[in-house]
Amino acid sequence: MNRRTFHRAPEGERRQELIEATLDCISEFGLKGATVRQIAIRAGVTAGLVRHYFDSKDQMVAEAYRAVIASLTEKAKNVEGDPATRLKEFIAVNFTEPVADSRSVSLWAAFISQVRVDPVLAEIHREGYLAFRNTLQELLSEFLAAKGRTASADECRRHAIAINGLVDGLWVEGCLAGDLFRDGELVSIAMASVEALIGLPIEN
Amino acid sequence: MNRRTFHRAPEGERRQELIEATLDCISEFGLKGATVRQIAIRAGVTAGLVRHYFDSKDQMVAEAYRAVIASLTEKAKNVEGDPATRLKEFIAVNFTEPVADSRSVSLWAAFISQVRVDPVLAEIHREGYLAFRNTLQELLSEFLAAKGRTASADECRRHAIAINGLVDGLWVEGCLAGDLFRDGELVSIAMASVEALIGLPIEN
DNA sequence: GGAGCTATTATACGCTTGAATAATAGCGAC
DNA sequence: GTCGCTATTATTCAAGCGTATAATAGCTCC
Repeated sequence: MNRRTFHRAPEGERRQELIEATLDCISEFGLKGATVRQIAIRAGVTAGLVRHYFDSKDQMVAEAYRAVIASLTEKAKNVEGDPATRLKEFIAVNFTEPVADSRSVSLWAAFISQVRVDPVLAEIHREGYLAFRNTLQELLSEFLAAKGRTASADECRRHAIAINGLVDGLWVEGCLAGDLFRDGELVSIAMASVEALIGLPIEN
Repeated sequence: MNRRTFHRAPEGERRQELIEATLDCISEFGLKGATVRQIAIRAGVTAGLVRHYFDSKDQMVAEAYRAVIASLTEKAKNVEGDPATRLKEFIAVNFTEPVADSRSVSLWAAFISQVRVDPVLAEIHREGYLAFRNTLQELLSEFLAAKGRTASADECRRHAIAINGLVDGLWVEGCLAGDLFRDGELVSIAMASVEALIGLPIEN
């Protein structure tokens, strides 16, 4: 009866590994296939450990969702430069890895489908969506101001909603069936569309 | 030991009921919660019957997905009138029940999340997406022609991709968090955005 | 280098799952 | 009516689920 050897992971690290393993399993096998045992295997530990770090599997999954939302929005937020560059980058980032990736959209969809079922996930979604849209709205407002075009808050809001929808939709379709599009086609369409939507070229 | 009474359903009807029950369960409890037993309860039969109509639960779920795709696209196809009216209706229909409904998007997302996992679902998705986009592209082409504007096939394709993304994205966000938008706001944004994208007003 | 703490393993439990099988009852044909 | 077909029910099964508990071994500290 040889007990397998292991090492005690440093503070917080194992938690992170478990969350990452959870996401791997969800993207590969779906929410159904992301069982405690499968997740443990992926993380290289035994199943019992999950309950040492999380109150329940559901709680772990919820935290994993937070991680997804964070990864989808953080890249977009940390863009620097003048307003035009930032707006351009904000859009482009959604069509570049790691955001533009079938794993990302698969995770996103898996959680979205649970939003109606699970109030905890619904709240996480809501926060994430609003954060994303508000960032975009602010970016847009600054861009228009820099271009010397006055735009009411409501106008910015409507533009932000439209662009957000456009980017989300193209992102989903691109990730799900990337082979239906030519290289760089989506980002090119997205950029041209945004220019059409706001009626201005996005140049530096 | 009283055996419960039942009636033998006419040709194909029971099948349809089972598929509908499957969709109900997926939208209410998620793919995980859509168990054979739960589906049977919803359909008012016992669990064993499922395997009388389908080779496996997975096969039933795949057929249910076909039904979802069909319901999402059929409303959009059967629009009549002049090109402008048809284009307008095609877009509007996505923001009107039953398409614009949290159940619809919940189902859509549940299946999307499995597209990476299950090749059968992937193929169904692909077909559905292409059918939708091609319909839109054709509609667009006719509309532009009626307006006397020449547009290359490639131009139409790019417009169709953009509009499809826009509509999809707005549809998802609207269904998931409808309370974030005012009444009729989304369809109004969608319509204005499409006009901006193609650079023409959509009027009869 | 031994003691103490706790992260980790190992095992077991009760429940649900999808599926297989056998018994039964609805219903059309005659 | 009742016979025969099969749609439907009822029951059972093995596998896998999330969770609970107890034993163990890796580290830190002295």
